[in-house]
Amino acid sequence: MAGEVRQLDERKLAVLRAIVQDYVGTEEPVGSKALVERHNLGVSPATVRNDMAALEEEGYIHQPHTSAGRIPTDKGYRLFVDKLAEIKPMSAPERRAIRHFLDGAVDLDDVVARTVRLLAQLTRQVAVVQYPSLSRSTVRHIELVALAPAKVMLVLITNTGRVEQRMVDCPGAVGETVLADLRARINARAAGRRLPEVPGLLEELPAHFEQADRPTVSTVLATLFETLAEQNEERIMLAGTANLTRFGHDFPLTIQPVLEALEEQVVLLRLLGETADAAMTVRIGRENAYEGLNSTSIVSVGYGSGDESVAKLGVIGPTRMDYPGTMGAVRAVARYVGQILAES
Amino acid sequence: MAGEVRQLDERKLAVLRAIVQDYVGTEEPVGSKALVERHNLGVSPATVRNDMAALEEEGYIHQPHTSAGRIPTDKGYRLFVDKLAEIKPMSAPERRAIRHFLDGAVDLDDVVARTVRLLAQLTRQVAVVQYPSLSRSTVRHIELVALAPAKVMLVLITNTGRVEQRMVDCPGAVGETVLADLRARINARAAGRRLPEVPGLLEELPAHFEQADRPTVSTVLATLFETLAEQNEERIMLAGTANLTRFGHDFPLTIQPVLEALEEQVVLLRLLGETADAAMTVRIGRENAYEGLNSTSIVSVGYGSGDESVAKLGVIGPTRMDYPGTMGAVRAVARYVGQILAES
DNA sequence: TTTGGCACTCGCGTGTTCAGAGTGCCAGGA
DNA sequence: TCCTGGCACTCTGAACACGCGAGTGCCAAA
Repeated sequence: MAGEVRQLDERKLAVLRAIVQDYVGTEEPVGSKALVERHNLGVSPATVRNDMAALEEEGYIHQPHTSAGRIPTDKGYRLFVDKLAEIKPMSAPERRAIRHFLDGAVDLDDVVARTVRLLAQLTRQVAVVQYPSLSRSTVRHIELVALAPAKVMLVLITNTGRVEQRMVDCPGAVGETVLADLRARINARAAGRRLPEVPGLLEELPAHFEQADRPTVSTVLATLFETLAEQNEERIMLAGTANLTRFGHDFPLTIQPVLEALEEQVVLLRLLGETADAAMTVRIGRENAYEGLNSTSIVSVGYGSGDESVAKLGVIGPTRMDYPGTMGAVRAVARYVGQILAES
Repeated sequence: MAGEVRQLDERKLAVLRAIVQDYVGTEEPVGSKALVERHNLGVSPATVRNDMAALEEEGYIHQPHTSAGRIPTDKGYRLFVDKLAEIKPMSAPERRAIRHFLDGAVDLDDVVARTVRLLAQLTRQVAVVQYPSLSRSTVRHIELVALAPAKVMLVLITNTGRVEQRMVDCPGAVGETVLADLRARINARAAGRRLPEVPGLLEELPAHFEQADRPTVSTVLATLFETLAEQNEERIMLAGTANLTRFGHDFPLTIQPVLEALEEQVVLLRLLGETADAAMTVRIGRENAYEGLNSTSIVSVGYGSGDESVAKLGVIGPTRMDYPGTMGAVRAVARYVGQILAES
């Protein structure tokens, strides 16, 4: 009557929290007696049992079989993450260690590689880091190099340090002066702009050239636009697969589909893509679209060189994971990577 | 007396061959009776038992426990690979499929990615492909781009399609004419040469420039030499980790160290490094230096764009693997990759 | 040298038992 | 109305016994 229907009272929530914490720690179904012993709930096991029955009724926990303890369901973890847990901040020494480890990086590849390893180590789970995406980056410089009379190399450098190169086969020989002119015009217009904006800014470029050179100019521009648009080519780096061995008891069954999913960059990219940009996203068990990852949870967040995110990173582990700790680590690492990128 | 001591007669070898084949197929210790049933050895089980006893005496096979069948030892597999097995050539349709699959590649990354996936699929094991190493490649082109008054980007393109770029912070502003001159001189001397030769060819370059420009020239050259020498930065691509789940029964114990090893690029690079250049190398179980891979075998071979190898590729699987088939696949894939690289 | 026969060993699957953990329910008490 | 102690019940997992069958080693005969 008063308040919401199906409202769980304080103590029941405390019981759920305790169950999650214990189960994550021990990996074993937790019973009423053990619960009151470890957490001082101030009530007797019998009372806890009643609460547990209610929680089970609501679908937050369940028993693997009669006369076993309870384990949280996906829905239980969800409630835990949303209402019962606080992100656990990293300790000062941990933060220093992160900082120090990432500071040693020399180029973008190295930043990503270090980040992913660090994250895997901190969380003792599988870490995933997406390379800064092209579409959010801005152009630092575009270079054209004549390699052969009718062959031009196109190099695109972004503010995130990413470098893309493409070969362009031109319809005819390309004069050095034309190339220099084209290079200058492109950079004058494109430098500092977001990648997706660039095609619009360069559209009218061919008109500035002699009739004879226009085919070449158009070909080069076409390749450039292609490169700019090529979001598919987004790369991902993985680490910590060995941590999968700590997954569970029913081993090969659980781990195989996970390993398969991890090999499919497409799957991983889609997973990360579902992350909200700024806020941390937690997808628990079956909330996850991909079937093979039904018994895993994914904690992910965007990171960026400035205020806004240019890519995502995250951690994949068993649903039974230490959410507060994992979320803390993910958040901290994302922040520091952002700083590093902004500095470089 | 006649012939070598410890010489095994023909039939014993046939028995060993049969044991290896059966065990690889069934994953179960193979007994004398099953053996004569499946292979028509033309002798009775009792005879086979005698031979088995002899083989065990010599250390080629062993029993997990009394009253179980025999399984080959590392030494047994070694003999099998060296004397008893022939590399199984790929069938014509398989060869066509390989060809077709690799032909679709658009750049070096793509070639390597396709190769590694293909190899994993063909052998149903973990595949490893090393990127063409810099030291064996030749220079196709070296480009210098002024990004800022005192900031130059250096791009190195090799004949294997690999592209390396570095930023160079120069001691002072760099004139465009100086840069063009330097670019021309570098390419005139270095194009087509092996990477390790290049430093020798460019040593006297600073002498051709004005006194004022020499620090800049030297700085650029220093970075170039560094890039040329940076063999450490050799990269590797992996695929097929999910195939590890078919490893064995004592699962987590075996798989964990393997996953750990696979995460260490250094370990993998060293493993591949031990491969003889041209010939196919097979390292079986404990022959392997790295402890975590003691229960795995590695089949590897060099591949190259011309006659000589520029990098290695291979397959990692349980010692109990189909050696003839695996070796056939590895050889075929290496050949076709070589062709693709030569064409591009 | 091969072969059939035979006794022996040992792992594995099955069945049974038993203790312990955990539950649900009920009746009494605050 | 809610909490609590008590009690009967359920079920798992470990321990143990047992028998089957696969496989072996050895020996004597061909």
